Amino acid sequence: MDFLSELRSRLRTALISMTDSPDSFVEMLKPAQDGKFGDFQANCAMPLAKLSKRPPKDVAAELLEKLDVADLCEPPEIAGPGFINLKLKTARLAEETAKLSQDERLGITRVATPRTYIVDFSSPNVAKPMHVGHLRSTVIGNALCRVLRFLGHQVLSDNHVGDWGTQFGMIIYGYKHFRDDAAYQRDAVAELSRLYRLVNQLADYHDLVANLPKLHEQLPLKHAAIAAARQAAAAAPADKDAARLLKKSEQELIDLQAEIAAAVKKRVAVEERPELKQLADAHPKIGELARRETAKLHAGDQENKQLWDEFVPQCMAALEGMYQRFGITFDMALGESWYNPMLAGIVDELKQKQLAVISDGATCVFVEGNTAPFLVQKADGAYTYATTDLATIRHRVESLHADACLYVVDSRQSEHFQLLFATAKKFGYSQTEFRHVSFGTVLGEDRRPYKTRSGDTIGLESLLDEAIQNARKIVDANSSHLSEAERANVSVLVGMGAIIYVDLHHNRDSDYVFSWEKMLATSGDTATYNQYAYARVCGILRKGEVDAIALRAAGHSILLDTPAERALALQLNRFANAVADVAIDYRPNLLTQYLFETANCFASFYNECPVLSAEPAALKASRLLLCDATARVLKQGLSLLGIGVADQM
RNA sequence: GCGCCCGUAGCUCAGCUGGAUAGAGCAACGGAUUUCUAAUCCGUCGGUCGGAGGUUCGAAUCUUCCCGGGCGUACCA
Repeated sequence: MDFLSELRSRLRTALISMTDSPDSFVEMLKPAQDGKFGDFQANCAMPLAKLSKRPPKDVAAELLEKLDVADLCEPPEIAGPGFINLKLKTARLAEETAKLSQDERLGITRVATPRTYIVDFSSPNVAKPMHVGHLRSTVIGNALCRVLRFLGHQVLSDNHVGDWGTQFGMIIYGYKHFRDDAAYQRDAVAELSRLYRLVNQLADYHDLVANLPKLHEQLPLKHAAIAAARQAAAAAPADKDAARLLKKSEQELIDLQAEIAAAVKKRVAVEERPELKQLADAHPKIGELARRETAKLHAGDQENKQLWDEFVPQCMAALEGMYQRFGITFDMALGESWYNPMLAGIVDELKQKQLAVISDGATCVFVEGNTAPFLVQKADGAYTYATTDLATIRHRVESLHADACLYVVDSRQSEHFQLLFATAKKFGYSQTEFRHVSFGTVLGEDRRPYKTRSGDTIGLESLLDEAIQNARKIVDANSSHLSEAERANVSVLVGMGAIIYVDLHHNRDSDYVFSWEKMLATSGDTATYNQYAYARVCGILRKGEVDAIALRAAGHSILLDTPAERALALQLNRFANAVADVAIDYRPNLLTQYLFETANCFASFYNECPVLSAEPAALKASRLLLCDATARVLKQGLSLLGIGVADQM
């Protein structure tokens, strides 16, 4: 039973005669933060007392008179300034745990009013190989889909792939000029990706060669600015603005020098390789020409469209392989290209409704409170992702009847989504919940964000491979009792689990530092710890030759005489609440936290409470039931995160 | 310049619709195995919650300012 929800509901009833708005007070009933305060604590007497200007303890006492929890709890206690401490009756907890152990859904009821969710996640550029930066969206989006679905909502996952952008011009240009046919035959996607990088590098090269002199010209200006600022600061030592200006000028110089250094490095990278330099010299206008290929594609050029038709399915198939490794299937993958036919109509309509205006030749929607425009059509007539995203919203609302659209996208795009949602609202889509489920950046060990185009990002494929290889070493060291095939299987589960779990266990808002050490750790708060706990439960059931179905059906009682058993039982009953919490603000880390605590409760139980040798038979049966329920909670919970388990490891 | 986000233990992070002595993991140190997997458990050490003021009975949480960092900011997506 979800005791927290039940107690809150009882509290609400008690509060009705004491306040008009019980909601916020009901929320103040929480799991106790310390075991000595009982199992739950209600903190609402103090703020209520403030409103009525009465002593908090009097309010708490009045609340207790009205609070009917006698069937659930020991007599509540008032402590400190007016905290109400609740402790469940162990007999009732045992009863509810027995019920839980027989419930197929482990106490998680389906929501009364299911909504239709569109979850937009992963969304890579099909022309480029996926890298670490794609991990979070993929993993968080998948977890949210699974959780929402399990709660009974209708969920449509959508991979909004980038299949229509400027990168295709680069690939087409590269294909026309630089392709290696043999390589293309062997592995088309790898060759396309090489071509993309090559064209990008050459275009960059010409840009920076053109730009470097300008950067150098700025150097003396920056020096002069610093000198001036230094003088001003010296003249007025107390002037904070002057000091700040000096600091800023110095920083600008450092930034400029870094920019120059980076540019020089890139230039050298091309010039020190004669074959690259030769290509660069032979294609001086490569950037512009690549853009022109994109424009031709968009304009319906036959040759380019044909190439695009040839490339995209191969790219999608390659992505598919990646998603299989994560166990992800999308309900749809409607990329940018799919919305292309609707873009002109969107812009027309925006103009008709007088939402969009022409500014500097571009068609823009201006949203109050934002200086940046929402740019739906460029001066050259091309549409932007703003336009595509509006078309996407139209489809999701009008054809898919979405109640909520979640965008699992990097927090750096928050401004875009703010504008998008505001524009959608103006457009008339005001009944739908739009939510940017944003997440922080994956940082390098130097605490600098990974730069997409710096060239040395870690490919996702190799990341997964390395995690699995590493897991294999650990499995080999620990699991001589497993067969070769079993070890291979466990290595995949452990390696993939490690990566997924590390990502999900962070609050999604935070940036986090990518480190191999953490990615591959198997102790502490990790997927492996949870998987291992699961395997240990399975070990007990296996060794005891327990038929789980029969065990559940037998109707044994649960006995909770030791602290470890009681704590585990209480924890198992919290499962429903933990899963529901994930859906409130789309935070999977709440579930990893819950699962770790559960596995931890089990490990303590495992240490202190023998199962198979327990006497009498009723105690053994009770402990077996606890084991079985724990295993199912762990397996189900991990599965909601996209992480698998093995019976033995 | 403007906007958004962040600063919590040596490290990586929870906690942030205000609530009792601020929690984990890692690292360090010390214990636990005749018993179901030690990929484990138990314990110890470790914090002016960036700084200062304000609101409050009560602030890591709300507010103002300051310091430090990240990101975004009109034709890339």
